[in-house]
Amino acid sequence: MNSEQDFLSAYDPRAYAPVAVTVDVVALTVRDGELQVLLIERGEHPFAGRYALPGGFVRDEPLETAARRELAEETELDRVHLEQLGTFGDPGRDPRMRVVSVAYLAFAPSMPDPASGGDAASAAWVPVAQARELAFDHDAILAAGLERVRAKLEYTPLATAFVGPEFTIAELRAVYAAVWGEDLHAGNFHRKVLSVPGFVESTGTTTERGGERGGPKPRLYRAGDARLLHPALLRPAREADIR
Amino acid sequence: MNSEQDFLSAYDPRAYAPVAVTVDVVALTVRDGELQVLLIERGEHPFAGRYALPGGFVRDEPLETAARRELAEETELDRVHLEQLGTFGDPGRDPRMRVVSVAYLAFAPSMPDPASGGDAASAAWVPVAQARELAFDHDAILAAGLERVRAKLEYTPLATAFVGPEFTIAELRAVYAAVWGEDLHAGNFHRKVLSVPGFVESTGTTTERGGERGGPKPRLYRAGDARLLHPALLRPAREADIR
DNA sequence: CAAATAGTGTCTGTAAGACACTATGGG
DNA sequence: CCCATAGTGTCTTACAGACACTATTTG
Repeated sequence: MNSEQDFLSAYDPRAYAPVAVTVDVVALTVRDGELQVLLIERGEHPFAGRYALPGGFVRDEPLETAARRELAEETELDRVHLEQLGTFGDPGRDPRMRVVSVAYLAFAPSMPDPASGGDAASAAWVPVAQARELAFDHDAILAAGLERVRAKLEYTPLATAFVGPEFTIAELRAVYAAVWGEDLHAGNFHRKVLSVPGFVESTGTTTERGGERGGPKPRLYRAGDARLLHPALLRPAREADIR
Repeated sequence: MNSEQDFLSAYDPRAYAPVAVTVDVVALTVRDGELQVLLIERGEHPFAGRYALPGGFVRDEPLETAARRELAEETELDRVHLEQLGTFGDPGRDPRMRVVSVAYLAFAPSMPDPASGGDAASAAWVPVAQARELAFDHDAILAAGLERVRAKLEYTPLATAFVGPEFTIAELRAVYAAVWGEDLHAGNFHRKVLSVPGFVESTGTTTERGGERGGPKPRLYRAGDARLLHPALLRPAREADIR
């Protein structure tokens, strides 16, 4: 077996330039009808006082484990859906040294505010519309996450990751409306969701009470076993997206 | 400004464990009606004699630049479509040390065989069906690339990256057939492609000759300005993919 | 001429969206 | 009683796929 030294020198000595590998997490939730992202206020330079995505160094562990660990450090989020988003490694994205960051995307049901104490003193859920001028290149990472989640709602049952284990069709519709930023026709949405095989399955029960402003008690559903929605729930095409 | 030392020690000393960052490239093309991938035969341990994806260390450059450089080292491929595929960094994926590899996906028109000489002595286009038991975790990386390209043909004009600057509808159909592994109905495909706004635009010309076994001279088209296909060219849903 | 392909016409089933309507329950 | 909401019915339009057919070119 070759030594590390042999390995590196056999290829390219410049590979010795130190590179740090980190994970950053774009954790999204829908609260108060808004899409929100989990941010940390930085206490130290660089970018002191600015908001940033939660993240940190990768240890001797798989990348996804590192992302899950960083997320757990800031919230009680557990068993959330987590997927790799992309890797950001431009030289200069961190002014101190070369840092290659693997970004992960997390989806969580509405949660209470992060415990304001301990490590996570400065963690907060922030509406994505207000999450601007983040530290490092986190604006770009967040933008990539938003693009991804908007697209995935179309052809996967991902929206169910934003609601509790039992939910109403209206709650599901609120997720779509918040993520896509546009209202959906209630009646057509209802029929569409129920017509896609495996998207949701009925629990046979209803909520205890109707809506706050009246109306019948809606039925409750669970996530079904579909991994892909077929046919998909396509949002209306915008000319600007296509060209 | 903090020193590098401060930066690292302020977070986690274990981050000092050396990590190498590499890029690997899944370069795909359609030749002889088959989807093929560019592979390198390894001369050294580990995995000596096995095929591997082309790749190498990231220098002081953006990640995509590194991928483009590695690709250029093995072929004359230039100006090809390149996109990030995913990052693979499980401990143990390289037996020598921790290596985090950012995988890129490249699409190229049919090309002559890689120059058999110089650095690229052992580079070859291999039909994806025969690309098995690759070095490291490259089977998984290739599988991710295939999944991605199959999906992207549906809703993007990516197929035009596999053909020359001018092409016939039949050539485009051959790309879909090779990537999806199933034949498409010629008549319906023809009408569908022409009906999607911005997918292809007519050159007003035809080929010099008809097909080898007869038939009219087909018209030639260029790639249009669409970034997304709307409506998409969906392949028939398979139950196994959905559940 | 025979065979294969390019390109078009037509029909059918499915799905999306617009609109309308009934029933239910909270304030 | 008023009103918002849950859920369903219906109609129109768009599109995918099956099938048929004509025109064109090569061997």
